[in-house]
Amino acid sequence: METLYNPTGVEERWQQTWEAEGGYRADPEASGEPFTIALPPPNVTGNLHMGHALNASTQDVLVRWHRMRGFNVLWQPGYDHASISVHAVIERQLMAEGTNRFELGRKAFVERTWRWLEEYGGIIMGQLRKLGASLDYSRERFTMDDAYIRAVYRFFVRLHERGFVYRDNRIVNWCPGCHTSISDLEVAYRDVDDALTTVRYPFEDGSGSISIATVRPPTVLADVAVAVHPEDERYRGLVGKEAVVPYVERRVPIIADKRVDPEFGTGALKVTPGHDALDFEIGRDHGLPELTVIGLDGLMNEHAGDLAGMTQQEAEERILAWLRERGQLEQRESYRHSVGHCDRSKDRIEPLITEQWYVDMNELAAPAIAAIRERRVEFTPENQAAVALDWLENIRPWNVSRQLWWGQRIPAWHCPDGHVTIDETEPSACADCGSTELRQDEDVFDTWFSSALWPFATLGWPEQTRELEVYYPTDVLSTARDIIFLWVVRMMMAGHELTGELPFHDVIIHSLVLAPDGRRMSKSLGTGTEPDDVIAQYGADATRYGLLKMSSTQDVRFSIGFIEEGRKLANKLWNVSRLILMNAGEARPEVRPRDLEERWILARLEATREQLEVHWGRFEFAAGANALYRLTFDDFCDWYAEAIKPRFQEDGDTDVRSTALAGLERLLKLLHPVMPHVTEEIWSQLPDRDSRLIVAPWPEPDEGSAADLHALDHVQEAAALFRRSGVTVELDGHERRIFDAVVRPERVRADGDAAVEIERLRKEIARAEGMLANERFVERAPEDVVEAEREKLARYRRELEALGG
RNA sequence: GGGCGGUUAGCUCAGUUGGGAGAGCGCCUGCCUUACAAGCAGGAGGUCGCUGGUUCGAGCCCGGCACCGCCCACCA
Repeated sequence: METLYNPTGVEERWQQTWEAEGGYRADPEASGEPFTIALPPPNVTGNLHMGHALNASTQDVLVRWHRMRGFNVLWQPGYDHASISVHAVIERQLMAEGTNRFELGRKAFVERTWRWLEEYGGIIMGQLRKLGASLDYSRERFTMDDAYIRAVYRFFVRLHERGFVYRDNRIVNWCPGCHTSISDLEVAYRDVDDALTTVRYPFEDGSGSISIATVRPPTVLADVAVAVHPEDERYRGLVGKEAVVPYVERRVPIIADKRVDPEFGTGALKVTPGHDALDFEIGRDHGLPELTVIGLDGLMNEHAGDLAGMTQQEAEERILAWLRERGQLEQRESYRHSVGHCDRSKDRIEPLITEQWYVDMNELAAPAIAAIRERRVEFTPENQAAVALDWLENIRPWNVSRQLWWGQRIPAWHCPDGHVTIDETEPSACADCGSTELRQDEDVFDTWFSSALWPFATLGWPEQTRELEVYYPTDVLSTARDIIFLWVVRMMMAGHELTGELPFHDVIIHSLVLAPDGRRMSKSLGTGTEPDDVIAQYGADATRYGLLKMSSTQDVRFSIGFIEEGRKLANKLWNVSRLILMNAGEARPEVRPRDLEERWILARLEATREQLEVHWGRFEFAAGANALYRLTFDDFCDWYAEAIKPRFQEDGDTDVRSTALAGLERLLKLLHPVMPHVTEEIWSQLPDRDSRLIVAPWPEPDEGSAADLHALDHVQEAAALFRRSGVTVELDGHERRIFDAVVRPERVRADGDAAVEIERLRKEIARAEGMLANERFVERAPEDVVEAEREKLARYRRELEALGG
């Protein structure tokens, strides 16, 4: 007999029904207190990975729970244009075709990108639908929508008006592969095996030489100084002298700077402001020139003399040969060190000096710092707040320009005289000189510049829309730890600056889903598990449940066991509903408890409802899911359903049927935020259904039944004792009936060992007596703890007596 | 170099003001029980990383150590 719950088809049917019937739609004119979550916009090119699925599952619990509680809910979907990621994709294609974006040209490149996205992009919303995520898909937004770009421009102009925007030639992380600068946060450091070369720099006056270690001999050509630590005894007296840079034979000063680490290499540093971030800082502070010998393409440039045009590798060989010939190559040893790589293309970062747009962040950071300190924005887990604060308190200028074509082009126009006009729309003439020969800046914004506006730009800002009025500020932001700096705090800063309000109250930092072997889930490592595959095999409900169970810790290894647990739960629920529905007859859902077991299950449902209010409210998703599992299995199925089953044989007992239907109804409601599909499917089979579970009201508090819990807990313990020892405990009439119904003594082993139980009870009694005899315990422990201990002691004694011990 | 987190059953993980060590999976035993064998009933399995301390009492609080992971940082 096929009696397993099969989610295939069922889930898709409900997803379509809910969306078609408007169950996901947000209406700003609807009643109820607003509850808003902006989904972190996934990359438009991306595929749903396990982290997305986990994050969507937790958010959907909150969203569905609030919807049932009568809130006016908006869960806002959309995509991020992911400037640099998209470039990587399109440029790979072009490379395969034997061309590149520069040959193609900007206009054609952007057009091609749009076409490609129309065909292959934007698949994640479909994947989220399959997960049952109740986003308002009719409100999908894209950071490249015209309206959104207007918001981005408004942001930039506003920052300009506030005097925070400036251009500067600074050293940046240049990715030769992507041909753009990238931010410090997009640089990933990895250990690389290099060679450490010690080079002798002769003094200009012929009085000797100083040796310097470097991993990049080609940058010698751009050296402008030699630096030593001011307190380094070895080099005392050298400061002020001049050294001769090898190969180019340039005279450079020897300077003192305390940023030089005397422990490293020889303790002397070649200062190369054009090709090293630290050297750049030292160079600026000492007023040194900034030479570059490596171009944006990674090759030796025109300043490299006879090495111009060579790869760095070739240049290095030539320089080493030169040094060897003159005896200035002192040592060469293998050396492992950490080197920055582009997060996207994996190319080795080339520190280069280029002109970029910067935003000074100091004034923007202050309100965000205050908000976190004053807990107007709360992080879960709490300790992440300190991480965000630390970054904000040490905030640095934001390089917002990228030398890419896919993105919001910076709204700055240059005239031939070098003036720059910044405006939200293309100006007709230069604001400084009136020239009409204007050329728009070539750069686009950093992807995160537009993402920073997500919670309000999606609602229509800068227009004062009804949506903005009703749904903003949003309530919860749930995301991964790795974009706290890139995104979360920037939304706080942008939101406060532009709207005068913080964009959300709660920030949930969810756990990172690792592969089963503890490594990061990654397609390239072959360690990935696709949510699509899991959903196809186990169903969306089971997947959601499993992910919620995995959401409790900081990092968690993906474990299919949790998903299987979810499948078990869905199946159990399906089967117990069959039991009740098969026996329902003409009964209608109504609470008409006649026996204690019925009052007890109602009490358990109520107790779990209370628990869920706490768990969901505190974002304790794993605990909430677990409470539902216990409720369904232990309480509803193993106890309640088994207890009432015999009464289904009594034809005249409609009360038990009505109450069972009412209990099931309530159980479905509690489970719906976690397992929407199976619960809606069962709900639709209940008699007299005229509305969907998705919009059914969350159960009201039920004060009457809580008192019944206590008596039945006693029955449970009695039954457990009976199972262990085969010995019964004295019960009153009601308790006796439940006990008989549930324990079914005929199937319990009759040879229980009472001696073992007596032994256990004696130990417990001794322990409890010891505690209660301790004056300090009685005085200092909380009263309810002491009282609980007294009750336990009394119960143990009763049980021992019953056993004849 | 700075910061954060982790170490509990064979595996993946819970353990909320310090007070009888838990779940799921796996394993063992017995059951095709008229909702469910993706099930039911029972069972075995843990010096809670190590080590000092505080306490009447420590998985939980404090110190030290070991190993693992993550984040930040200008190591040439």
